[in-house]
Amino acid sequence: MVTLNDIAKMANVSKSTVSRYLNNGAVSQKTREKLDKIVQETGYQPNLFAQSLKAEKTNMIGVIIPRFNSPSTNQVMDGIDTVAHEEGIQLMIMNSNLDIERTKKNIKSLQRQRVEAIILFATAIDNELTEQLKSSKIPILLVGQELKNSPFITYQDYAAGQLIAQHAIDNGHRKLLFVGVTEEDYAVGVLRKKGFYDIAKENGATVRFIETEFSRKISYEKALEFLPEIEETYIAAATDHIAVGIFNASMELGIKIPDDISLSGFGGYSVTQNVFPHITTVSYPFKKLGKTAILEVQKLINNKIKNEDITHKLSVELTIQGSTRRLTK
Amino acid sequence: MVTLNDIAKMANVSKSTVSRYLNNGAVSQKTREKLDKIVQETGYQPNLFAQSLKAEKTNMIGVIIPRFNSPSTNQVMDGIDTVAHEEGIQLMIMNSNLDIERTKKNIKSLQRQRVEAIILFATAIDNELTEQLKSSKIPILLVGQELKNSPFITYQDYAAGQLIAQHAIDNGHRKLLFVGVTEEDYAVGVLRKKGFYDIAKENGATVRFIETEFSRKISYEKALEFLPEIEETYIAAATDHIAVGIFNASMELGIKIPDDISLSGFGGYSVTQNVFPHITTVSYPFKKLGKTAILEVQKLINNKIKNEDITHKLSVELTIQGSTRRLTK
DNA sequence: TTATTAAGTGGAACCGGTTCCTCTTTAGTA
DNA sequence: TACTAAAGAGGAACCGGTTCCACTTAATAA
Repeated sequence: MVTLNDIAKMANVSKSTVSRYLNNGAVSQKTREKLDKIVQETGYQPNLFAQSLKAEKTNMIGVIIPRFNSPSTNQVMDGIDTVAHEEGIQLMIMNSNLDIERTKKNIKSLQRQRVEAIILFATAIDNELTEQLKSSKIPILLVGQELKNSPFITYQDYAAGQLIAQHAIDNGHRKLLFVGVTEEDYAVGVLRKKGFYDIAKENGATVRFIETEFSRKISYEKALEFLPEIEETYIAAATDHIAVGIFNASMELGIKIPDDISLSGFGGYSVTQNVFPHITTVSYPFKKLGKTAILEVQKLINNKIKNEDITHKLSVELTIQGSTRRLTK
Repeated sequence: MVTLNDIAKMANVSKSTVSRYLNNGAVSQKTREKLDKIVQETGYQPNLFAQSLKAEKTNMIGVIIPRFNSPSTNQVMDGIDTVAHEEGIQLMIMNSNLDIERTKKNIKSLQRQRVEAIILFATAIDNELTEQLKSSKIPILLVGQELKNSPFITYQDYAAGQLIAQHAIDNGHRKLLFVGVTEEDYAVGVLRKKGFYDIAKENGATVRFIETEFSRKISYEKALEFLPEIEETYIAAATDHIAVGIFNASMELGIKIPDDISLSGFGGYSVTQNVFPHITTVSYPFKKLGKTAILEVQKLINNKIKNEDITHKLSVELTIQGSTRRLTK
């Protein structure tokens, strides 16, 4: 690989002249032309490591994603990337694969790479990870989950749960089934459920809970079990993928949606548009979250704002589609 | 940020001793204990840039993806990441956003970062990019497209087109519509179409072509236009997303699939499972492609294999589902 | 013509590590 | 006890850039 030193020797000038040529530009016409030619011919590219080492600045932001094939994450990434590209920031993307130990390793690895901040899509959070977040010298912004004393940006998951419950109530449903996930995931497993439950109870509805997993396939299999004996008239699935799994199972069992049962999800993934009827859901501002995250993280980097001041909860919106209907006694 | 030098001063030893402590280990028990404590307390992490600069090795592979929200790309990424994680390779992921100029910049940027190889998901390829690929000092492996004299890994797109056409023919269809994309995309726009066309012609079928875009929404709108006047009995969409767009439009127009028209896609995305009936498609081995790509690229890095020897075309498989049916006169 | 200033250039130090070489100290062997 | 070998530690060079400083040369003003 050709280096700045090589260029200098070829041109019979000093390193500093070449460096100046590449940057500021206090270089004579003659020297400039000579260097133009050599750089062109050799295809010289400055070593970013050497530059960053000296500059003590990398202009990189690390992003830890939970997995590659999550549609919501990818939309958030789209938002992050849009801003990063505009601002000339380099992203260092790592995959935790939903593994908390791998998440911890990723954080260390990003610190070694001297990224200026980390945007972390966390799912589960344990004590060790909390400790790692607190003691980090570089800002770590949590996304999609909230954590006390840490900067975070998430969605109004509690309100989302309320919205769906209110929708069910408004349509006359009083026997409700909530198909959720583990409480280890605070946003999805706890908040959505709690918002839903609170509104349901206020209105005197009964709520039954079933726990499943995020996977559409597993939810589908689970639904094949519980659907035949269902007594409720409304199913609130904790995510759109779970909703689609349940939808598929009901198609298979000959249960008509929304005639026999109303069904809704959370998220607003495009998949809710691909089934017929489309699935009622709560639309989440994924891309906006991504944009907000990277803008806020820049404030943290520049010390313009304190950690504790970043606690955004982005608002969500009910999207009523054909999978839910008014209960006609 | 605490450096090796800081540690050395705190411990009253030289840099080299600290370095040895961190690596080989020819260090006395006493010194070791002293350093253990200091490193622990300071949370010291070696600067990866400084290490790489000296080592002249980064252990990084660059990946240029076309966009973040492409399901097929994400599955390939999953494959790449799986192997990368096993082998302790760091991925540097960049997004070209389907922009050829941005692709070129990404390549330069990765070269400056001294990645050891690049895996490039290219869509369109122009002369300048071809030139950039040829003159690159580090290996660049093309994925999903083929290019003469460059290493590439792709799918058997021509065979995929043949498979679908044969399926249509076997089911008695003789009036076929192929809904494709621009020929700038060689794999999707040319090969699939050509494979389809060749088999159709061999069997005396008529083929009409319509060009659309990759987007489901645009395909949906286009389908709203052409579906009402359609005379063909079989529609082959060039991707599953396009197929879903057409499917949505036909639902809207009251056209029954497969009763009125048979419809198929290419890809094998999960979305084909979410509509009813499921959509017949050709399943592509996305994850396998990713794994193969990173394994092959390592061979290139180690000079174990020449550029020209990497020309894999992974085999594909017909997945017959409910959206296509035998034509009963 | 002489003094002043600006432009152009080279030398050296530095960023944070690794590694080779040399020197000292300690342990082991005869 | 004297000699040799191995272990432990420090110094310095190096990786590939950037930047400060000092010096030379040419251009401008007095």
